[in-house]
Amino acid sequence: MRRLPARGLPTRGGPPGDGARDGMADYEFAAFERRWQAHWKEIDLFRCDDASPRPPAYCLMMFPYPSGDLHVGHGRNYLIGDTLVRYRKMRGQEVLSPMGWDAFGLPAENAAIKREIHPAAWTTKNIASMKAQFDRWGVGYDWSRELSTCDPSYYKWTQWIFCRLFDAGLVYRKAAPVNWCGGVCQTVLANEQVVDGRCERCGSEVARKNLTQWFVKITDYAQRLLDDLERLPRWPEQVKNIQRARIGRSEGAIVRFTVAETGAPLPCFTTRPDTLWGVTYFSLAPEHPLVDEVLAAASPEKKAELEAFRERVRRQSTVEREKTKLGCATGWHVVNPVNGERVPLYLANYVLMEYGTGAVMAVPAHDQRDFEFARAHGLPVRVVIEPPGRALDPASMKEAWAEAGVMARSGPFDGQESPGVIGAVVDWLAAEGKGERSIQFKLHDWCISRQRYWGAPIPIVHCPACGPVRVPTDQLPVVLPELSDFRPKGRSVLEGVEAFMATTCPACGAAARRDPDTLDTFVDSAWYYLRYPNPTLADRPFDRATVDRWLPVHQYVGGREHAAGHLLYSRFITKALFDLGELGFDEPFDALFCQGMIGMTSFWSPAHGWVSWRDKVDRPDAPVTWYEAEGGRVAVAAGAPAPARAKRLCESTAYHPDGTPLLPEYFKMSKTRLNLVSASEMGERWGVDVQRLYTLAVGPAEVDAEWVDTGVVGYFKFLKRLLATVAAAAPFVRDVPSDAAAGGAGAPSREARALRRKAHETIARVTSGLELDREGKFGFHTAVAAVIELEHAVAVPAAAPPPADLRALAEVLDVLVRLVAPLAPHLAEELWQVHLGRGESVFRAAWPEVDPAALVRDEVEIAVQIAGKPKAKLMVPPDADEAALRGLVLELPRIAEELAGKTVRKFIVVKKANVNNLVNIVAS
RNA sequence: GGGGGCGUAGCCCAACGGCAGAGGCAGGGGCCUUAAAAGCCCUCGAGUGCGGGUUCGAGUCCCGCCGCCCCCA
Repeated sequence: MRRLPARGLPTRGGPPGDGARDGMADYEFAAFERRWQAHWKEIDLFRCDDASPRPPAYCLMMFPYPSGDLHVGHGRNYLIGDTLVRYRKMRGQEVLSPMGWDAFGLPAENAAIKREIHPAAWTTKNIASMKAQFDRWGVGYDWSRELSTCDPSYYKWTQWIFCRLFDAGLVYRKAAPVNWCGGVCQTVLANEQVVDGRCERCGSEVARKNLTQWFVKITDYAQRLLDDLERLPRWPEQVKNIQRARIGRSEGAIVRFTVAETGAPLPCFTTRPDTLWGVTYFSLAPEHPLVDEVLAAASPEKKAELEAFRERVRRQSTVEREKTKLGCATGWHVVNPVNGERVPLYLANYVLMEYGTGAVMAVPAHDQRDFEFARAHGLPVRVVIEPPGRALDPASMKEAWAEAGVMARSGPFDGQESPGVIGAVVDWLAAEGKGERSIQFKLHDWCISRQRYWGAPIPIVHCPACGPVRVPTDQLPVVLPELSDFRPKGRSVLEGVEAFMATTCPACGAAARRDPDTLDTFVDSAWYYLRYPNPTLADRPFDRATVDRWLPVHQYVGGREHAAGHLLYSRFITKALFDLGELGFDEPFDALFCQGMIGMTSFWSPAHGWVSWRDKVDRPDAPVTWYEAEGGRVAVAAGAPAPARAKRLCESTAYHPDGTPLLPEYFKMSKTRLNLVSASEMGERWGVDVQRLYTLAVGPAEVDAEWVDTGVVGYFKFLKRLLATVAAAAPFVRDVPSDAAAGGAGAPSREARALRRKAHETIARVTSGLELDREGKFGFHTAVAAVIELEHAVAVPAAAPPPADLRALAEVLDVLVRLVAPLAPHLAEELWQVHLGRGESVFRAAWPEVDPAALVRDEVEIAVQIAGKPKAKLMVPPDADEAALRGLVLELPRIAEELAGKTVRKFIVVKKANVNNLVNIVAS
């Protein structure tokens, strides 16, 4: 194959000498990237026409929280989305590609408190800078549909949705605990703001405080949310599993235990009623209300012990609670209804009040956690499920037997097969009045009250006479009042705004108070995709006919971290609105793709802390080995002895400019670790097409990837070469019809046919990379490799080739540029319009189609194996039959030699796409 | 505690159960020296973490280990 000669390229109409420089066409990305971005804006390329007869394609990328600066890690979401948008346009679809802002939320309020900027001003500023960043990335949106959740014209309809749910009986109030920082913050904290039981900001101890809050009955939809996952084949299995786990359906029975000391009922949920006869103790969550009764009756010593235990558990995080197995005997007992036995009652840290009834029957023989707890506390183990073919000895058992077996010591059920018998046990419990069938979900109702300022006010008025009354639709939105001091002073921020709080009851007209809370921002984002198709509608949140035409979203792209939150709430809201007759579909997103995160190596040393990758220097001549030793992390020269009792971490050649070795560690990009690569520094240095290409090529899009700062250079070289190749070849083909059909006239050379075949193979590869495959994956990285490969195959002719070859070249260049277009749109547009001289945007050109005739080969190379080991290669006709192959293969000297004296037992011919690919011979 | 993923060349990664190599980085050689550190061409390079199994054939499927990573409460 050739390579472009460095100079002296022939160009049309000019002397080889001076024209050469024109032919080389410098890769001046800074100039043409801006130029094409302006052009796309000018021709309104991404404007979506509702009236278009083209088939609709709704491509949606999760809208961001406007936090300010974007780094290349954020880029993955938007660049993948934009690639798909441009591809679908070229496929002839009318693409809806909107963008907006999830603009309510804590960071804006925190900025307001810290820097005395109004949250709205802070948000507006960030939106402007992020929008500019999107423009610089060249990602295309229909900005006429832009929305912002903090805009009253949007949150009016968020409040409307609250009202619809309220009217439908899906909203209710109850007291629920919140994390309360009683220190300087004087406010409610989100779970993620609580670190080790302390306020992340001021370090004060966090208390639990009960507040009356609004809840949405998502649990009414638990079963449907679970069942309908089956109807989402184009969702990642992993995300569906996360949702299944979050919904947490379990089938079993509620069993009516009683407290021995008082006779009070103590119902308990279990999924294993077949093990009821093996219960040897009983556990309660330390928060269980019964514990107060126990305390009241306890001796002073016991009381002190129990209170100390409660306090200890209270300080534990949920993670710690589930990992450690702490318990404390209460001295009380519980009566097992199936056999009347009294078993001791314990408090156990791993029993959580939020799940089931906060009370757990314990069967050490058949539950591993109960087993470990029983061994630790010297409690009896009683086997009631015998494993097949052997007997368990409670005294010597090393672990619980949780598998199938035969019931024993279980009264009426002795000899029955478990788990098949569980249904019968439940029926028996019900008939005996000792329990009943029950299905429990881990999913809780959705608490939507937030005691914060920067959110949509909850449209409720509290009237002394009428109680909570929802605000009539014609009085929406309830506008968030202006405020100058955002510091929390006890409860909800809005409670201090008298002009906001004082109102009249919509029902009776009496003086009343507004609800001081704002809506969880997940409510804002649970319906935004319904607004984009009709963003300016003034009298309704959306028009049913319009959304029914555009939704479900054809392709949703976003991060996996939203699997359990946003995606579940959105599915719920869609179903609720469907039930209320507002929508004609009950799942919002037909296909979902979750891109992996981008991380980067961070550098650290004991002396400097985190050091930016920009400041590190590499010294391959002086490698060090890092150890985790008792005194901390240390580096020693490679080969030198390791410190005592140290764990080897890694080897490294990274140094601080002052000569200190640096420890490399991979993390997702974050400010504190100084491992960010800002999108703008990337764009300025390499151009955004390079960033786009690298982001797409860095690895499978659904897998986390590492950003290697030296890795981009290869894609820069490729784009530069592509420009040079197309610019040099274009003059030959400018006026040549690129019509594939015309390629039949005349006889293209062997090389031209091979090139054409390569081009059509590449069409197939790139196309399949830009479509979701059976496993729900895209192949952007292999698509990039394929176009690089095609560029390698294009030889720039030294002189005008014969017409048939010229037509082939014209077609291949045309195909190459179209295939590159969704991946590196700016350069592709430059090549298409300037170098190939096309009059209109490449994104208004059609995606190339594979010509099956171009793929045909005269002969193919097959591999010849003996017993699966490759032995020889052979050129054969692509469709040769087995008899013909057998003749050819067995004549090969190498094969004849190997098979000498042996009998061929099997002759296996493997075809790939109906073309001979390999033969495997088994002989003995 | 539960769930998920990944181990292929010095590195990032390809490979419908069918010849381990598409692409990029780095290394080596050469060209160019009005692209020296973002130029061009060529090239070297692993038998797929370990141990079993299924198969005519296993990087791929199954079982058991080892190592790394992520997510959830």
